[in-house]
Amino acid sequence: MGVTRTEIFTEKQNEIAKIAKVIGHPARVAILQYLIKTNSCVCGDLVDEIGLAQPTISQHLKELKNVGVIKGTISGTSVCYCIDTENWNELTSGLLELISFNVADNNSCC
Amino acid sequence: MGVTRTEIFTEKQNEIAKIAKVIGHPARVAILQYLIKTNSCVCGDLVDEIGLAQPTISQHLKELKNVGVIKGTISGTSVCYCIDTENWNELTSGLLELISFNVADNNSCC
DNA sequence: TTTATTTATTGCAATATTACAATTAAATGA
DNA sequence: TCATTTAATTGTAATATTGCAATAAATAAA
Repeated sequence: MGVTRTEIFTEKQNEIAKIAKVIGHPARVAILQYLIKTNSCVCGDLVDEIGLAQPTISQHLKELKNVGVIKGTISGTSVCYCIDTENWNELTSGLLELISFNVADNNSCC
Repeated sequence: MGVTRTEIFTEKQNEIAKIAKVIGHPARVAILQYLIKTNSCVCGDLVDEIGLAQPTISQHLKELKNVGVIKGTISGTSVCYCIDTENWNELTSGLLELISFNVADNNSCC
């Protein structure tokens, strides 16, 4: 008990939940926004940009990387992170479909 | 420690995270999909539809209601739930904007 | 080699989430 | 009124998440 019962849901439902979950923390939203805004790779300045300790940022980056939404390449002593544009569309498509449904088509009867 | 430091993020970042977080569980994805699919109000059959116990479903419904994404009206001994179409667009706009950014505009340098 | 620099990992404490049994609450029908 | 139905609440156990100090690892520069 206490653990999400993924086995009773469809693969698609689990995938949507997975991407939504990783976006479901303001630090990770901030990281994604920053990576998109700078439109290029960012190394350690995420720690300065966001006001969290370096290990905490590192942990959030790891989660984003595990889902596949960002990637990082080592460049000297620093690591260069950026949006994984190859995966982005496929990862977000299910969530996009869910939230962009046309509310006008819905007769909310209550 | 252990608690999300919402105060260091912008209101928008917290809002995006909040809606993403509530979608970040397959049971709540399933509930939303079912409410959208049936295109009308749903009462207690969510417990049958999804394979979780009644208190668990009730708890997930409460979280969705707290965020404002669904609403419920009492109808006899049962409760009629549906998507809150008035709130939907505003609640999801930030998340929609974030995930629908054009990857072609991004020069992922790593 | 030694010293910075930068990031990852480990370990831990505090808190949050998930799930369900048991119970309560509220409304309907007999 | 009393039983039935349906959903919410309470309490609890298991697990996950968040955050950071301390440390380790890896590379670059002196």
